[in-house]
Amino acid sequence: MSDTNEQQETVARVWAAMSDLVLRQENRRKEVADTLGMSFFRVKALRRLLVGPMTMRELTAELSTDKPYTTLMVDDLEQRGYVTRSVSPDDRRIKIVALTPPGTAVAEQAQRILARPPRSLLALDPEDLATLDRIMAGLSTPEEQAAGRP
Amino acid sequence: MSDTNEQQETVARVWAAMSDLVLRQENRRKEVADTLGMSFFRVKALRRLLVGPMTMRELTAELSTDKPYTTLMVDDLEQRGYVTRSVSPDDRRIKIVALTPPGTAVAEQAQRILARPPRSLLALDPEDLATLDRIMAGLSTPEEQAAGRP
DNA sequence: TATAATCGTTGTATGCCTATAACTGATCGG
DNA sequence: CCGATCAGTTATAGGCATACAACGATTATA
Repeated sequence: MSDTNEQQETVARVWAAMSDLVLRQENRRKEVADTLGMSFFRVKALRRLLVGPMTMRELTAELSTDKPYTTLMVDDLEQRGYVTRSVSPDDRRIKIVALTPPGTAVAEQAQRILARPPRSLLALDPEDLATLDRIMAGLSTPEEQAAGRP
Repeated sequence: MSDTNEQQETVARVWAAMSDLVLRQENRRKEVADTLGMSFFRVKALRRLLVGPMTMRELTAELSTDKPYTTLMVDDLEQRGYVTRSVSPDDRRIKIVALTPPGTAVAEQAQRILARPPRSLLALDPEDLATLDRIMAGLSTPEEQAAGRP
């Protein structure tokens, strides 16, 4: 029982430290938005499109927004020349949104800025870094652990 | 050289995993805002006040917003009964914002929701967890590392 | 074929935050 | 004591995102 409590405290401490580290980098969002001259939300849309074209509906779900706003945003991104809208050959109700080459470039630039790790991580001891890498890898694919405790 | 590259790749991978884990929990913000019936920004203000009373100016800096909006926000929080505004005894220009008991309760409730770690962390092997705790502790107080590279 | 459901669009209203300028009252420096 | 400065407020305008209602075009269903 005391053991479990200590465990939970440790988890809480680790989680707080991790959240702090990530969220303290939140200025990155502003940097991205300022650099690219558009809201971070639009940048997010472009980044989601990096994995491939998407219907309006899918994009709406991906950004967890509503259909009308997706229309407005894609209008804007289209005017900027970052995406194209085309009618699906299978179903003429559906429109497919795809990145243009400039749109891809912009999305990748955003990714580069956001992927820039904080100084403290770069200064980490190589051995600790390797350990961290191993543990984090397990965390992002938690199939085994999750399977153990349903 | 190849070593350095590998290091950087590892850092990038770790950082990506960490960001993913934290940012995927971003619905927490909405949960907090919905639960407490106010914008996350206001909740943030209350949370900052948990460490102690603050002048309007300090609160403005803490939230990195502007003075007029701080006034509006504190107006709102005051109406809700979560904070009080009082004139500083030392300098009658200055106003001190402080949490009321209900405000403290709300702020603490927000902290509890935000501090809730993701499942994958809870399911982590105890030994790995201890290791993670040690490494993260070093990351959040990076005096030594930062001192090495000014 | 008639009806219902789906996809995207248009329109409107609202909330939250940013940004700027101008003002009041209080304090400080000469 | 007078001008400069500072803290907080008021006022205004605008951008971005959310939410809801309603519509045309297209497809699926009965």
